[in-house]
Amino acid sequence: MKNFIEELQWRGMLHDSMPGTEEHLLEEMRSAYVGFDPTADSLHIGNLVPIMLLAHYQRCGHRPIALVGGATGMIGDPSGKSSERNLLDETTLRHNQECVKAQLGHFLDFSSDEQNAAILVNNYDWMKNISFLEFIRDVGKHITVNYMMSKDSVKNRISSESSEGMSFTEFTYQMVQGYDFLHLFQNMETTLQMGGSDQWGNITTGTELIRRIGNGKGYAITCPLITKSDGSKFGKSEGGNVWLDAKRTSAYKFYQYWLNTSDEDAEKYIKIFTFLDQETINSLIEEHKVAPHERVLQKRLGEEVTNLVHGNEEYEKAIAASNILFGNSTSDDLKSLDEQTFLDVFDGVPQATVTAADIAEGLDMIGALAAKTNFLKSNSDARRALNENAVSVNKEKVDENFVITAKDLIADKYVLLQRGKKSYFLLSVE
RNA sequence: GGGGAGAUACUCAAGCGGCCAACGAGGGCGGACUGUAACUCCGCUGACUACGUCUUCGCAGGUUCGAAUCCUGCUCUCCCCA
Repeated sequence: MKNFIEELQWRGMLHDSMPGTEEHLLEEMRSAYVGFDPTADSLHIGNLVPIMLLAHYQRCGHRPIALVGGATGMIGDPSGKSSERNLLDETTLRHNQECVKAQLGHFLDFSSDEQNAAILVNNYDWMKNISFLEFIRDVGKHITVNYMMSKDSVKNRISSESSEGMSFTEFTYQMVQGYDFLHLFQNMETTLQMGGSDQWGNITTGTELIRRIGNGKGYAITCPLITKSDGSKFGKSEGGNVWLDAKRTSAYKFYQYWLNTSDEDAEKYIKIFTFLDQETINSLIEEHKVAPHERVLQKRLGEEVTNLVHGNEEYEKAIAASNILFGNSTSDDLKSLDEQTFLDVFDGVPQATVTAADIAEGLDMIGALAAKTNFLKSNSDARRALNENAVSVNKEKVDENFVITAKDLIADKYVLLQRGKKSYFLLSVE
């Protein structure tokens, strides 16, 4: 049995644990669970930390259980929230659960014959049949309101004067989540719950229930909330959340997110989000310090995580796309791409169409940037960009007098426009 | 209820009869540099049929050759006294 706690410690993934947890885990194979909120039909990289907790857990020889919060998702966790949550209906939740399940399969081994194969459960399955009366009689009786009120998640909501208060529903959340732990303890020998450090309060309600009702002992491990060194929120890019689903965040953008992490964060993240061992990571860090501009850390981090989430084929494509967009690729390189690759690379770039006649006549730059396409918000904006020497056609800088004609078409129907280095626009001809 | 201050572009904030599409700062965007970074430097940042024209300074009227600037009314915000 590999020492899970030690593993978490050097990776910087241990925030807090209940006394005795380490010994408990070293004795024999144990089952632990982490809950996931099915609030969307995809997980995002913020969920990656608890996922990695489970994945490392399984690699240490223990049995990970992923709990999809169908029931708890209907209530809404008040932790860290300043206002009442919106509730989702059952159909949406069911759909989301299916999607989340598929994504977790990339990280956890659900199908092996080993004793520690991962298991997926949905708390809706056991919560749905419990009546309100049963619950308050059999479970509620054992926990005092005083105890519940002492939790930070509750205190913060009822004490802050600006808030609208807290509904009974949300107040009950910790009981429902705590009951999950009790249920898993009694039915699946689950003795450990893990989660982000904001979940500590909810988890201890669970261990309390296990002590009082289950006559047993439950353990808890929390991991730190992931931060970014510049203070912005982890897992957000300009486009919003960075999702694990390629339909929401393309593999290319996903890779780019990791590649763009700061040096300081990359050191932290590579420990958390990859399975690389300590020795490998240390030598990578050393290598990075010698030549920071090579960004070996960021590249390796991006490689590992993208491979894990999207697979090797998608990773290779992301690299290819990155080279075209940021490497020294020329107009000729662009024109040599076949249509499918070209579209893959520029997936998600704003597009507009112009007619073949426009091209035949020769399309002026104002028309291409604004008048006919609305890529930029006004003709003035387009003129400004041209004056700033910011506009490129097929990666070559052009001025206001440039006219797009048939010779500029890629794959006979596309023209790649750029304003500055980072904003691309794709013009296609019909 | 009484008294006072104010509302200006994405934000903060000057301007107080013509020289105002409106100082300055922040932000945003672009250029040089660079590691697809940080720092630094430079430029741009109302629109258009663009060396000119048009619409903007809480809203609606008015005075004037001419108003963001003066007058009247309205709406909203803040402060002080009761």
